[in-house]
Amino acid sequence: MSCLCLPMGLPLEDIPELHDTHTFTLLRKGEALFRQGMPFTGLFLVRSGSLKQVSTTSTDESLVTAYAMAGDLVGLDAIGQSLYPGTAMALETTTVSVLPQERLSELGAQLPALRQQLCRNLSQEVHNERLMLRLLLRRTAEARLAYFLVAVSARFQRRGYSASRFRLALSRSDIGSYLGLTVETVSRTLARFHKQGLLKANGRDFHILDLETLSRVAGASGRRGMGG
Amino acid sequence: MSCLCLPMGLPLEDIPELHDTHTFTLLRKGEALFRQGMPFTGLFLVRSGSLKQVSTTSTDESLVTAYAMAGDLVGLDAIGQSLYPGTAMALETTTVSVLPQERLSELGAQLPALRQQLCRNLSQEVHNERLMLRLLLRRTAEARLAYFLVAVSARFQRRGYSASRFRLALSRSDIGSYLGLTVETVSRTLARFHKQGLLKANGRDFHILDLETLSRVAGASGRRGMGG
DNA sequence: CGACACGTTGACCAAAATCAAACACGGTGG
DNA sequence: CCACCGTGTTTGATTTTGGTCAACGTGTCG
Repeated sequence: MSCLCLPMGLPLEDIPELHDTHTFTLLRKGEALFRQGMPFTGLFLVRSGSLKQVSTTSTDESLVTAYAMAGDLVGLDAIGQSLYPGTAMALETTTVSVLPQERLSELGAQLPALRQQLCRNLSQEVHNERLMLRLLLRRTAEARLAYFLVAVSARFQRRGYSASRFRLALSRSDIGSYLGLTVETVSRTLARFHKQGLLKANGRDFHILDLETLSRVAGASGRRGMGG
Repeated sequence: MSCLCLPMGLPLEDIPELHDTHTFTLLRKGEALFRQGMPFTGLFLVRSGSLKQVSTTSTDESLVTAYAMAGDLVGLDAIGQSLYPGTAMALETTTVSVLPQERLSELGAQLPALRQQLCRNLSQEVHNERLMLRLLLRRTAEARLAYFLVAVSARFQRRGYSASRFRLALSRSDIGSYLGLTVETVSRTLARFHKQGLLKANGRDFHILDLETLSRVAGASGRRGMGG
């Protein structure tokens, strides 16, 4: 269920570049790491802060398609077309390390394990996205938001932060865009969760009070499921 | 917009196995090519007929997560966990060629181009699924179904069949499951399209009359979009 | 023929989008 | 310091969509 995040588990610790603090790039809030349509130049590892990836469709809709926090890899979905499929924008002051394309090829040649692992991560990602989004497709707003919060909480935990208290740099409308809901619905649903004692949310600071129940809400289908 | 299909463009024509008609496997309607949870043994190329992939979630919901027709590759999403993440079931009499895992590794070692292409396809797929499903998430039932039909039509065309007349082996409830809609909504929406002169659908035979308008309906957001 | 899966249609209702308005907050400039 | 603005957030009233329940066709297979 590690769904809302970019893949992990790559043996990145073996790559010296990523630890060279000289190659860090600093982004201020609102600055773009890359823009939609730019040719693929490499992957990025988020060191601190967070980014959102926004894709604009042919019909001029902007969708938040990914949220990357410290430890996440950004740019994997650019490999396919050799173009970045969205714009990665810093949600706060953010640092990233760069893993240029040519270096990636070199490493791939040297370390078959890396190559293989990258492929696995991609395959895994295909499956996760398919299943999760198809699940969201038939979930109520309540379940979608609960699911999202539980996933984010788990992600913070895996990174060594508190699972119950965290700052989520996404705005309400970013969350709405990510989950396919309007701002108003996000706001109202959070208020409902608050009233039920499941969490406290003022602004972008979240405090999960009842992860147990929240997980249950996330799992509740609320809509008819079928196929078979 | 080549979204609802498994990736293509792999240099599969270079692989003799796939042309050896002796290795074809025949499946009758309802038979499974592989079942969810089985260890990954290889990929399959659909030769004739069609399959649906059904994934059962932890909460016992069955979701149709993919639809594969002649020419599509099946099993790509199994590489990640080395397990098939769903059950692939024949929707009609279907033949597939097998590309076993060990052979895949051999070929990958021999042909770097194949490896690279596979990786690209996977990356592409990640992006497609993300974008399409997030798009569907904020679409009305009408737009979802229109989008689906347009995509299927394009797929038939690319395979050399008519874009306007085709037989879609999925049942109404399969379509509903795939798009996150109930059977009733699928049925009603098709009826509305019929009344508007956009298509004729009796049973599983479809005749697209106005692809132009249908595409427009598919693109119409119908819901508020945001993020930026 | 009946059993059964699939498909369609109608009446009703709940969920969430829409429209609208007000509120909180941070920054800017007087 | 405060007035002012813009952005983001919340809340309320209303409407639309589509899910739910239920009944009824249609076709196929034994």
